[in-house]
Amino acid sequence: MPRVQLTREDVLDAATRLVVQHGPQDLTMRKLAAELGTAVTSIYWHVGNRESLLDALVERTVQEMGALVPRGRTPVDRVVSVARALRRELRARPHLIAMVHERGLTERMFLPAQQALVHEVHAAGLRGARAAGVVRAVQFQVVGHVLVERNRERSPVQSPAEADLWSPDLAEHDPALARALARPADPERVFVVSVRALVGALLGAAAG
Amino acid sequence: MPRVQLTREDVLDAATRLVVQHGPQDLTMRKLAAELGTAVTSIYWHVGNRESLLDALVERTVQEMGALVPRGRTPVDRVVSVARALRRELRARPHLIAMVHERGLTERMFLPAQQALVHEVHAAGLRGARAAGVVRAVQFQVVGHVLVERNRERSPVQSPAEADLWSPDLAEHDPALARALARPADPERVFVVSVRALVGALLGAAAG
DNA sequence: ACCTGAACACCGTTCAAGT
DNA sequence: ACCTGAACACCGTTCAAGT
Repeated sequence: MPRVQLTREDVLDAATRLVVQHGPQDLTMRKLAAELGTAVTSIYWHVGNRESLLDALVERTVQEMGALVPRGRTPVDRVVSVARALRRELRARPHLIAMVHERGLTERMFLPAQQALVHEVHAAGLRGARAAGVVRAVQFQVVGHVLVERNRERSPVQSPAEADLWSPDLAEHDPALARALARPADPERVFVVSVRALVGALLGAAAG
Repeated sequence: MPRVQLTREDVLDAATRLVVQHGPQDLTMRKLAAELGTAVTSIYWHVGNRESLLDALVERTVQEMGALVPRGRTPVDRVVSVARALRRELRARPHLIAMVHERGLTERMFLPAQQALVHEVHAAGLRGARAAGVVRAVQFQVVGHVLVERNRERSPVQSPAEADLWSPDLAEHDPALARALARPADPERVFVVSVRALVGALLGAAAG
C-alpha cells in the first residue's frame, strides 16, 4: 500500500495488525518500522513511544465496543442477550482484550453495556442503590466469566490435572460427576446458566 | 545473608522478592544477579532461562494455594466461606496471581477449592452432571470476580468516566442509582451478595 | 512539519574457559 | 558440578542533522 506521508493512523493500523496476529510481545518498534517502510525513529514522531502506542490501541478497542441492543421479552432475557453479545465481541479480539485488562480498563470498556443493564433493571421495577447493586453484580459476573474463559482456552494442562485430581476418590463415589468435570466445560452453557440464575435471583428476590 | 553456594531455591526466593515488590517487568537477569551477588550467567545454570524462572515462580504460587477449610452450617454458607478465603489469599499476591492468569493456570490453582465445592454440592443433595454444572458455575463466578476486582483496583480513570456517563440523563431519572454507581463499589459486598445469590439459586432450584 | 542514521544504555542468552 | 567474563543479537529511546 503506497503512501505519500506517514500518519498516526498508518502506525496504529500496522501496529494493530501485528498485535492481533501475534500479540503485543511481538510488536517491536523495529519490526513495525520495517512493516511501514520507514525509519524506526519516524514512529516516535507520530506516537511518542511504544507505551503510548499500545495505550492508543487499547483506547481504540475500548471505543469500538459500542452500544449493544438488548433482545428478548423479559428483563432477564434481555440482560442475558446483552451478556451474550458482549461475550462474542470480546472473543473476537483476545490479544487486545488482554491488553485492556492489563491496563485496568476492562470495566470502562463495559460502560455501554452498563447503560443497557440499568435500563433492564429499571424495567424490572428496581430503583436507587438496590438497582445499582444488581447492575454491579451482573457486570462483575459477565466480565469475570469472559476473563476466566479466555484463561481456560490458553491453558495447556487443565484437563489432565483435573482428571488426575478426581479419578481416585471421587470416581467411585459419584462417577457421573467425575466424568462431567473431566470433560471440558461448555463455556457458553455455563455462561448462560450462571447469568440467568444470578439475574433471576437478584431481580426476582427484590421484585417479589 | 551469606551463602556458601548458590542454589535454585536462593534464585527463586530472590526472584519472588523482586516480583512481589515491583512486578515481573522489573525482574531482569542482571538485577537478580546483583541481588544475589553472583554473575548473571550463574543464574542460567540453576534455572535455565528467564521464562523458566517465571514459570517456576508461578508453579510455586499454584502449589501454595493449599486446601481450604469451609466454615458455616448450610452448604450455601460453606461455599461462601470458601469463596471468601480464596479471595483473601489471592489479594495477598497480586503480581503473582496476574502471572498465573497470564499463563492460563488460574483454574488449576483453584482445584483444591473445587474439591471443597464438590463436597458442599453433594451435601446439598446434587449428583452427577447436574452437580458438576453447579461446581463449574461457582468456580467461574469466584475466579472471575477476583480478576475483575484486581482490574478495578488498578484502573486510574474508572470513576470519573462512570460519573461522566451517568450524570446528564440518569441523574434526573434515578439520582440514587446514579450516586450509587458513581461511588466506588464495595467489592467484598458485591462478591458475597453475588456468590450467595448464585449458589442459592442453583442449589435451591435443583433441591426443590 | 516531518524524516533520518548514529549512538546510548539496556536486555536475554550462548559459550569457551576456568575451578 | 558450578561459576565466570566476553561477546552476540536484539531492544527502546534520544538527539543532532537533514529536508
